[in-house]
Amino acid sequence: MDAISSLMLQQGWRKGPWTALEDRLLTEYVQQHGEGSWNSVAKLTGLRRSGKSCRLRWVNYLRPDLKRGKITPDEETVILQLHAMLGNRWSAIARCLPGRTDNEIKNYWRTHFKKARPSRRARAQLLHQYQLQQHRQYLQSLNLLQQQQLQQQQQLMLLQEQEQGQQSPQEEVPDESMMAQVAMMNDPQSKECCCTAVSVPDDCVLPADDEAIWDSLWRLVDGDGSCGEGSSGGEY
DNA sequence: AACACTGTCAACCGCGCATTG
DNA sequence: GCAATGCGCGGTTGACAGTGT
Repeated sequence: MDAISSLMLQQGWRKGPWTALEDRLLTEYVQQHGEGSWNSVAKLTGLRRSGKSCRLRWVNYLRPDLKRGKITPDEETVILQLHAMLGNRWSAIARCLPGRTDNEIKNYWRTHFKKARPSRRARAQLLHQYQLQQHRQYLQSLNLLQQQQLQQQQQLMLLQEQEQGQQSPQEEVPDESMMAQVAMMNDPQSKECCCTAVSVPDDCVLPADDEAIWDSLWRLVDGDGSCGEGSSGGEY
């Protein structure tokens, strides 16, 4: 217990849950004097609570404009977006959500998004799942690309047949986006990026200093909603 | 039924900034 | 310029309810 706390107890400051009577006294005080001057609440009302405690109680519980009840999906979206932009600046986030308090948003975030980081083994398995998913997506896009190329070849052959006998058959102009796709697929580095994942065994273990990598990955995996902590990196 | 575990939320704590004398 | 004071903020704790075993 620190010096201030022991002094408070010596002076008879109350701590812990607020009673209905205390709430009424505080509410009446704010109605008469407005918010602020929290340290004079005790003198003027007889409440044996510190100014800090009074302010907290008013801001987080007694304020008439507070919105009670569950956070709505819309509010959750706003919280996620703002947290991605602002980080743990709960008061700033709360200002964008009328009727919600920083404490409420902070609690909500911790409860719903900041899940405990899984064990190293679990993390390695999640990583493997993610990499497999990436590989699947790569194979799908490769398959699609091959189909598209086949169709183009068929169309080209058809055109050539039709134009047979004419002086100069038109030269095919490849689609730019397809060229880009082909370039990407043919790029050894990009292939490497997707394919190396396959060889990761189920029980693989991450290296000891993977924190930064994991934080980035965690955000990516978070995208499918299956797991994750949102975008608050480096807090563990 | 009893116990352990987990989620939720009100409240407290410590720190830093702004204001005041 | 500086110390004292008030206030706001983010992090943490602890009580309680709900759920699982």
